[in-house]
Amino acid sequence: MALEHAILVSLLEKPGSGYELARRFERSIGYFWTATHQQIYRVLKRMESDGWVDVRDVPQYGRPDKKEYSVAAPGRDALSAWLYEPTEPESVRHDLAVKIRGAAFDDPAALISEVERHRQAHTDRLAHYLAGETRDFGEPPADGPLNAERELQHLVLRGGIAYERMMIAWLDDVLATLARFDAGR
Amino acid sequence: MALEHAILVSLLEKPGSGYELARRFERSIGYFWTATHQQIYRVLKRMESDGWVDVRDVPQYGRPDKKEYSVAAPGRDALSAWLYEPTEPESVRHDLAVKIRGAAFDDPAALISEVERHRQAHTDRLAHYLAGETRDFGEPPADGPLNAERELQHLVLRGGIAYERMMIAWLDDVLATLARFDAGR
DNA sequence: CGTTGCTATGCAACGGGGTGCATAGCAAGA
DNA sequence: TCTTGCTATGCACCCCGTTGCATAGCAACG
Repeated sequence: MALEHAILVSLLEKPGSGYELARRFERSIGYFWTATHQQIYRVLKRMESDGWVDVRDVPQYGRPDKKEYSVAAPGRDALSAWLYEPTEPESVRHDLAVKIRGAAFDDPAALISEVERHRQAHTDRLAHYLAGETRDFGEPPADGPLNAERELQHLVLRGGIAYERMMIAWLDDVLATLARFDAGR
Repeated sequence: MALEHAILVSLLEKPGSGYELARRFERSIGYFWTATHQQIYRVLKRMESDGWVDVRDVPQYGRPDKKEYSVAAPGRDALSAWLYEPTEPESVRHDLAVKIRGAAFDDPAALISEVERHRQAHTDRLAHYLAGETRDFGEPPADGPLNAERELQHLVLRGGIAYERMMIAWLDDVLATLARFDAGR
């Protein structure tokens, strides 16, 4: 389980409330690690009782007060320990692949619209990533040597971009193949 | 949830026992949908009581008897219905990405060996896929028009190959970036 | 003859993730 | 004023996935 570690990283990048974390998990961090707000609140509570994070009540005007979390020393240590501990490569779950193999026993061409939906979602995400890349990493930082946080965030983003490009290319292959079945009948 | 659908597809490709399914989920289907044998037995039992699959006791000599499952008409219908029903693009879970962003708050260069482990795992899988592609799809089938099952299995395998190639390229990017931090100190 | 190892099936229990629902403050517009 | 909508936190429940354990047949090896 790495949700707690993903939260630690996010809080190190910037302290915030459970609600703010939940919104970060809809963007940024959420591109490679998803979580709902209930999960986050639950885990935050556990992390707090374990001493991994500190809490601070922040009164707000014009909106409800919030609890701002930040990483405590034991949390930093826990993250450190996890960072260099071997993790198994993720297990994949691609329902589209299941559907494609299943389509052999039905009408393959009928899958086309579903595949096109997925292709659209991936082109949207790619556009979103590329816009973010231009915005956040467009010009060199010029703040001296190496800014680790910035460099590594860019590195992860490049991974997302590569992933989306690969998916779009494969989905084009899928569409071309399905079209041959459509024509073949 | 699509485990039941993955099982249906696998049983349509070839009827078999829970044990055989579990081994298929360690290869082939398992490349894009994982499951343990306990999950499979549990779901098979539910699918049987729902009438999705038929069971046949197969006595065996030299080894324990087995129950061979095959897809029944309601199972086929359920698969059909699911195939063309919109599915959300999968939510991603890349702990490596979390680790990389987290490394900004620790020693980035210490991640190198972990990344190399992952790179090795991906090159292994790629080699495995490529060997399977040559073995199973090396020469054209020559059995007339379009063999949907074969074509679509190859299509999915090409997706796996593209994924591994992309990952390896990105991991090279990761290693190059981490090396710059190593040299920078 | 005992151990190891593979085939084959299954139970029990735990924990994480997801869905639905509830509450509450406050702003803005109908 | 009432409703809608956003911020903010939380509970209860269920299902799924994972781990550990158990059983049992049979083969092969030492």
